[in-house]
Amino acid sequence: MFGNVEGYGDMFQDSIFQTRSGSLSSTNQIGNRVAYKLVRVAGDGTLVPATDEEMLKVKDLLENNEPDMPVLPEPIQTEKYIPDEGSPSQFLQLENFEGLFQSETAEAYTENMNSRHESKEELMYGTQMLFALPDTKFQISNELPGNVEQVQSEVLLSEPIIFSSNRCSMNQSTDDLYATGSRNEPKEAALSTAASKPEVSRVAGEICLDNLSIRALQETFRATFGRETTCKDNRWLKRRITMGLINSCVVPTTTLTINDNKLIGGDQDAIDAFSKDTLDEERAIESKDTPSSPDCIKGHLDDFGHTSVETFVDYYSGNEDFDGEHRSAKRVRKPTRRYIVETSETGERQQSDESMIPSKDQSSIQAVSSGGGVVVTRMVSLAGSRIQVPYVSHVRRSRPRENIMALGEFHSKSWEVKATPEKGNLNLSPSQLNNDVNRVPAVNSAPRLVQKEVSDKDHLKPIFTEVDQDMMEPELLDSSGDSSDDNCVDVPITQSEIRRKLHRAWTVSEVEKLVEGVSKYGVGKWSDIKRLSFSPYTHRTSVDLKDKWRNLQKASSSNRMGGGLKKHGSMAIPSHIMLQVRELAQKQSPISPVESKARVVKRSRSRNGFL
DNA sequence: CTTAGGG
DNA sequence: CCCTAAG
Repeated sequence: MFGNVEGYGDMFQDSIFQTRSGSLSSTNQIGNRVAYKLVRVAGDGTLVPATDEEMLKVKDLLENNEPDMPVLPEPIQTEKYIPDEGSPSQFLQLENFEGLFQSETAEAYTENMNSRHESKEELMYGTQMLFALPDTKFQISNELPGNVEQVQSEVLLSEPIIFSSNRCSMNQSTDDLYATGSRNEPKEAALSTAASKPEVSRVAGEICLDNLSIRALQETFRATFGRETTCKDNRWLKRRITMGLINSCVVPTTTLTINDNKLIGGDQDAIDAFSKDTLDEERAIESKDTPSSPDCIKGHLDDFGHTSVETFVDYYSGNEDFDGEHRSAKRVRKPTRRYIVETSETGERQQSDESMIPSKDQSSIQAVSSGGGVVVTRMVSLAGSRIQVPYVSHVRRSRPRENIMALGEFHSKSWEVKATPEKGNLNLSPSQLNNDVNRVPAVNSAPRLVQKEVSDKDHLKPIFTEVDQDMMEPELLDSSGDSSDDNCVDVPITQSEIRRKLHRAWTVSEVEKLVEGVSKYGVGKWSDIKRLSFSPYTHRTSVDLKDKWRNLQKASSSNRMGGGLKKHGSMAIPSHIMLQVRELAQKQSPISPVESKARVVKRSRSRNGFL
């Protein structure tokens, strides 16, 4: 392990940061483990490094002390980066910090990852929180005996955590840390994007990157980050992948720190320098054409032509000393599909967990309490991490559909549950996802349903033709208050709605019609019933009829014996209908009577020699 | 495509 | 409602 570390350390022996780190280490107030980076969230969700002016504004804001600043200052939206939940692997790392922390922060990190947010939530206001993790496995507990005490006494909640050590491995690491703070040398800086939730898959399974070929590594990279890489540097790839998997990387160290919502240790120069760093770094990413590991670094523009944070991470982390080989990198969880269950009018939703494959602009909506108010944010995946950005809808929504309630409910109740942007969803274009409350028919995200609807009701056409056929039947109007919905695709379609047909409660008259149809055409003649009795009801398929009939039967039978086991949500079905149902059901499927009768007949026949 | 039945 | 297997 150390062999590796030292090997990486050698990489930096010649770097200009060596000197820098030397000078820095004299201060002992360096090597901050937590740094903050201010960025602005562009309209499309990309992160733009703050300009000098913005930095100034934020600084002012912070100095004016707005602890509960619920809404972010206008031109400057900030992004907060929250360290990932304590996944085992990460936890391991964090354990190494124990003893260095003696603050809420430390506790939050090492004991209860979940409390982290609250503990230092204020720190995140107006700043982008960057979380630094050691890029190597520091053996602090064993190797940093002397400094711990001192450090502890100095470290306060939000103050930088100090690392100082004479140990070789430690020095290298801190060197790297310092180096990341130096400007004009993007290769040494790293951003940490971390998620607010643990990525489940990390718990189980490990990837042994050692044995992977370059190609395999590239493939893994693609699987991890959702895009290709041309990098041939297997070391870079390994580290990058591992980092992506555990959401850890090192952070540029700057003199900008925040304590109790105030900037400390950061005079204007520092702030300016910081922002300058940021800009320089980004510029470097965009334009620098250096050799070494550059080809995998440069030019990772997102689909909007912006350099995304992911790019930052890619770039910087590529040069971080990162003992990926020994870190148990956990597998990326295979994309899972979200399965929405909507129940009757409430539009209640549930969802399974989501894909961890971080396609670039996966996003989902989430309500987040920020100080006083609740701010709607959406999740954006970056480099295997999840961050929240204020949600701004760029699309003008047309008339809300009934499912809008579901969305509201979602906001209010799914704090933890994240909306899941589709299965793997690598095939979704960012634009689609960005307008996550989109009206896009989502052609490739829900093949089955779309296909079905198209064939069923020719849904795509009615976009242009107004509601037509559906209108004749009066019942239809009241049965589906928004029947036009059915034909009007030009209505906001949330991800969930794409997958699942809108639930439409059966009306009494519908049921009556169904019963009538069954009695007329017989049970099982669903297509006939559909065609002859339900022609106006474009939204009831023969399968629906069948299902409903099944339910009716169930209800009628259980009604008889079980007593009043009626569903609360659904309207009570008139008993005379139930009676009809029962009769019809008995008539068409006289299981016990007919069967027994048939047997009797058989027997008698055989007895009579007919067989 | 239609049915039937499980999910 | 969704999904599939069978005719």
